[in-house]
Amino acid sequence: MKTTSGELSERKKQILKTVIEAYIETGEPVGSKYLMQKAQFPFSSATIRNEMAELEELGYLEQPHTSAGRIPSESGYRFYVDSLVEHYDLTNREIAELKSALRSRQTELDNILDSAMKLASSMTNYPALAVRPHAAGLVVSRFETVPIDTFSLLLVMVMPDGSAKTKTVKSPRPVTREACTALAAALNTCLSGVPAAEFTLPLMMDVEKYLGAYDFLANPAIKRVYEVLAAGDVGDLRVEGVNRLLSYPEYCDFDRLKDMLTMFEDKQELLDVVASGKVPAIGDDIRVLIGRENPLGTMENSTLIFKPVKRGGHTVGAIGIIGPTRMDYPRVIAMINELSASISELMDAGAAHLPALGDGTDNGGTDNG
Amino acid sequence: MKTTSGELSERKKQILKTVIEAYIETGEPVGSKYLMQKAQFPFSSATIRNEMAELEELGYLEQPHTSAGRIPSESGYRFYVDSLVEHYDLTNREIAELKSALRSRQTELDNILDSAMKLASSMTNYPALAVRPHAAGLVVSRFETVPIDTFSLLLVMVMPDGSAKTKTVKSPRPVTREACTALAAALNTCLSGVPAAEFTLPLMMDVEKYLGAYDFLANPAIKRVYEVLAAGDVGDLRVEGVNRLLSYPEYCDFDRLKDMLTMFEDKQELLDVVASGKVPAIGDDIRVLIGRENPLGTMENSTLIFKPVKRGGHTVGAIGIIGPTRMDYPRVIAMINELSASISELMDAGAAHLPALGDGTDNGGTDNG
DNA sequence: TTTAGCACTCAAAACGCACAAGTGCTAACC
DNA sequence: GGTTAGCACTTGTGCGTTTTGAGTGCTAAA
Repeated sequence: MKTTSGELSERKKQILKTVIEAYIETGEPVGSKYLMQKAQFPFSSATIRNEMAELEELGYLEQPHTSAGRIPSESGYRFYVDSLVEHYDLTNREIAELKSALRSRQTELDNILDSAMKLASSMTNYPALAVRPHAAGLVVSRFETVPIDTFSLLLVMVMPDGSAKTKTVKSPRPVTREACTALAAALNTCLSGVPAAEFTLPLMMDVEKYLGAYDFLANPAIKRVYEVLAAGDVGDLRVEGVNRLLSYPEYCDFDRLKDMLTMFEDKQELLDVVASGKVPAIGDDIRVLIGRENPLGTMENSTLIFKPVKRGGHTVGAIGIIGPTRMDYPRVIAMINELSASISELMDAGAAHLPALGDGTDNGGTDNG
Repeated sequence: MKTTSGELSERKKQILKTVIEAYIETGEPVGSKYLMQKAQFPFSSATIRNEMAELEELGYLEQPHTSAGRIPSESGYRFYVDSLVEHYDLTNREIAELKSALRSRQTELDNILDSAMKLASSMTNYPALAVRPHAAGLVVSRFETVPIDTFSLLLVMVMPDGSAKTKTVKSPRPVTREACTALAAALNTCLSGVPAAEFTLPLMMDVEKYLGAYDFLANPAIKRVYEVLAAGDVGDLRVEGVNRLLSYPEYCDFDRLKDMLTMFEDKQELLDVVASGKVPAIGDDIRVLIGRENPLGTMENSTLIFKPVKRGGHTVGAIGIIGPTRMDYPRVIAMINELSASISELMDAGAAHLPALGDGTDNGGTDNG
């Protein structure tokens, strides 16, 4: 934070920081006069002009056209985020608001992520996203069955993290309680701990053999299990607050807006970026992708900030913010940080810590596939 | 379809229809000359002008400004949709595409609706929406419990329609298999068939009493049940293809676009409109809301077309299309109709009818809350 | 090294103007 | 009566010109 990083004089840093923050605030190119007057620099505009010309040569600033002020380049933002940005402290009110909004009746990961996303969007006024990647190699640690009616039963799959997923299995023949029990036993014996990739024909036959007289259940049941495990590769991404983009002049251009909306529609691409794990983190596990640092071409002039959400040390999702490159970095970073932490805390600690919820109603399990 | 409805002469109807269809196609106000030349009307432009002036007086057409052609008014579209629109037959290729896209590995209502929505959006090039209303008065018809670990169990709630929802219940004390069984019995005795509104204190006490030594499970379990039933009021709505709005010049206005995006964000409002059941249907259960017929103010210049999706005679959701008032009504209506029918068919018939899926893997159950 | 001054550049706004499309109306026509 | 031709009128659109103003780079002086 305080290195002499890259031989930039203290004054240049000051000017760069001020230009960036002014531009973030106003969205207008900032000129030498502005810096002198509004930012109270104890130099003449000419001196500042000289400094800015040098900052431009270094690649930190650019000029939209000859007779305009300077705006930060992507490297400028990068330098700012890495070395110049100051820690932003959320106010107590903000933290309180945030926590109380999250706590209200939220018990499932899906719901928490969803509220967190909405909260993030409304508190920053940028679109927010919530990601639930499903790691490949998902396995079921235990199977249970529940009879539903003559021709169907509910297959309960308990995952290693204690969450559960369910699917209805329809049987071609009437299912008895014994059949149900047998199915559970068979699946537990043959398929627990087995990832989707290892579902081979011999395995199926094992299950059928194990089921004996109830082998007619094998095929439908296994297919359902496979669905759950294979669906894991897809993951889920939701976006909230796209309309907020329109508050920013940089998106008041139909091409750019279309690019953005299209990107939001194609969730898979975004998901890949967030879930790939290839983005280097700055402090606190926060990831910042500025402009074309983002592999998605459409992100020029936009920044994506996100942070993984952990549960018991294991990544279970992520929340993030998308906005113009001139985004309020300190605040957004602080917000995402706090949200992610609150979510983890909420899930790890369980409802026991939340007096309003009473005892023991916590749940980390997610029931939807 | 063939009445003299409202004393409109056959020629006026013809002109109105042609104006509307031309406007739908081009998006430009249509003038008398255009009708004479392109639409081959056997009258002079002056005659057509006279007719159009009268149609304007009747409220079916309007003029953006004095020296422009005519565009249809909302009543114009309404009249068109009610009396003038011709049945559109999807091509066999379209139907085939549609069915095959829906069938592929789709077994859950959520997934089917989702695919249908995406399909609808891409085939019509308008944004599409999928709705899953949850009727108030939801009840659980049967409870089952599955132990998960020492301090938690999975509560399975089988709904009257055969679907199931699950929640994890955390217990303050260790739960045995007997405790689980007792809980299921207690809930089945006291809470099956009881809607959320009737969850009163005496009822809770009944459950506790019934549970005897296991009464510590009552509170956490009941809360989870309540969550499921009460969440029912909210429902779920998803939108796909918003970016397609940008293909239409009527949305190339930031205010309008912002209105639209904002409306899409506030899903509750939209949900109310679609789920209220107050929209009168035209043939085939299709609902059409033109412009300000829609209670949401933001829908000026936009039309919402949707159709409930039924399962065994019972409405379980809806799919729809939103677009400019000048939308390709015949095609959209045909598409929504076919989609809705295909979904119902798929769900009612079950996977048995789908050779590709093999036997008995169908499920209408939905496992997410 | 800093500053004042000045000429220069360039985007955006303001203006004026011609053009084209389409109308309403009147008068003639069948 | 219904239909048509002709003409004056209205009005949005496109286009080139001008004006304005912010901001720069450079030079010369402090």
